[in-house]
Amino acid sequence: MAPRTALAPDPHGPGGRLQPLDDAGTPLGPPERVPDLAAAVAAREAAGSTRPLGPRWVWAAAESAYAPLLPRLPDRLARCHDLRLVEALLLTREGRLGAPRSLGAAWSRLRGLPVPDDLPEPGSAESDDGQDTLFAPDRLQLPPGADPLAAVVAVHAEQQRRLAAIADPAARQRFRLLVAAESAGALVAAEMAYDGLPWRGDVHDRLLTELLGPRPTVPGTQPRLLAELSAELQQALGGRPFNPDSHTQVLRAFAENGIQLSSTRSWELKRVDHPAAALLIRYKELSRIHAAHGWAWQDAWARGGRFRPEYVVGGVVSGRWASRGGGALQIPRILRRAVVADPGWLLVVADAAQLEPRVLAALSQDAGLARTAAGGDLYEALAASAFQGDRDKAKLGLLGAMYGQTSGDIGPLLNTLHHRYPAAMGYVEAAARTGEDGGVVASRLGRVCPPASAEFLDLTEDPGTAGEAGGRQARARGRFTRNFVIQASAADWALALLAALRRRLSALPVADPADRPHLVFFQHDEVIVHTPANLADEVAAAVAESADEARHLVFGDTPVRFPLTTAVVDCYADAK
DNA sequence: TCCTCTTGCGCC
DNA sequence: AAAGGGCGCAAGAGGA
Repeated sequence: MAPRTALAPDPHGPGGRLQPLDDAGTPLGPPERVPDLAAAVAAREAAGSTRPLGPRWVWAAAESAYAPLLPRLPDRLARCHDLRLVEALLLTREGRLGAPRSLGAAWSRLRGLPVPDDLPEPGSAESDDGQDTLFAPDRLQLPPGADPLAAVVAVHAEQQRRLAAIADPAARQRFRLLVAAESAGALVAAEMAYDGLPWRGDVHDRLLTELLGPRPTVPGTQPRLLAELSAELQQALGGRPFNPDSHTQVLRAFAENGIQLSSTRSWELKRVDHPAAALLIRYKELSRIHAAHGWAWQDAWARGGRFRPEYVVGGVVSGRWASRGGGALQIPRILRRAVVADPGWLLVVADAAQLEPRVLAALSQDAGLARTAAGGDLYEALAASAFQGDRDKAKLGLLGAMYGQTSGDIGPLLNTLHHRYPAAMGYVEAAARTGEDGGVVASRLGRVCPPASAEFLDLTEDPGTAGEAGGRQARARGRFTRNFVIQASAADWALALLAALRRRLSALPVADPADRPHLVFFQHDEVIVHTPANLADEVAAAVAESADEARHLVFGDTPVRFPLTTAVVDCYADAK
């Protein structure tokens, strides 16, 4: 069987075309038209059961090629090569961040034709009724008359050529791993959007009613408790009406009571000795829940027992995912109460403990820091070895070093770290210097950070006129690159974990694919698997094995461990 | 009225 | 003295 198969759905209808490829992307046979693409794909995936896996499916983008197939496939596909995501990785590596990465754009570049811009992403407002927009073939941006399958084949071959051209064999191997992991992410994202996160609307509603009062029957009016709090707040500030949602009006109201605030941020309000401050803090907390995750949010995103956000793989330059609509990666902790497994099912919630400092230890190969990262609580170990047991100081210092913090009383902590962990501190300092000088840095697997902006380079080339602003900008870029190497390498690891876990879950023996444990949530360093209760222990083991596999894949032979905190629960809120 | 920017806060 | 990285979202402010 061919190791790869190019796939292009017909613009309309259930059919499509397939073409077998070798690993370099050379066709092994003619294109084949199939009347039922899902059935044909499923048959070829199953035929691969004599081998470890089916073919690696090559397609323009999972959104257009995989998402529409999901409802019609008996089971999930094992592997893919997502041309749009890989194009983005390659372009950034080639110093062309932001260049259009659609199939049409890549194909046009290849042909020396004018390159079309990528279409703007569909707005969140339309995305619940916008299936036609979302899956429309013209999102591929192919010129009229171009053959989509031929374009997939040609762009894939070109990408494989660019991958093979990476000179250093180790770097090439790591980047290929990144390509595979990013593509696996595309599979996971499409599947999670399809399956949704279990969400109990009734629990959510009860929670909102407790916090805010009953759902207003007249749309646009404030819930009772929020309105009362607002009135109380105005009373506390002299009784003159103002809008507590208006930062300007709030500042004025406080000023009229002799309290000068530079902002209405909650940390500033906490220091204000006036009854109105506490009221405002409470009002803002509740008002935020109402506005961001209230009934309107539930109507838009969490109907029918599932929260269905849209995940954007590689949406952050560091390789972290972003989300579009519904704020999938910002679910407030208090709402985790509404995430409840289906009857007979459980949630396996696992998050990587202190991922970023461990990544720093592995990246820098700092022997001392690696020792502190070889066991359970890294900050505890760090505190014991360098901070007289003060865990808070250890944590503050290490985070400050990774973020480039200079303010506060952090100086002595940084000095201690420099003295005790010179390799680790040297690593982040070197990344910061590279950024300040206008250079680029890369993650462990080779995801490259964006180049410095043109204005920045102008400033650095002429330090005489750069002055204060230039120095400020250079330091900001230094903090960015300092953090990038860690955040992006952590994202490498998390993506490898996701790919490994997905493969392990699909290998679990189940009678019916509908009973297969599946990923329902992924947030930077945390995963949730929804699983039949009887498989929960196996899933928990699979997560742990995947974490270790990710460590090996990304960092090779390192003493650093990446332990997971895993909980098997009925409700997300009960995890840790 | 529409659009962009700012503010503030949720998550990692 | 101070300037801790990355996001998405909603509401208000203010200009076109």
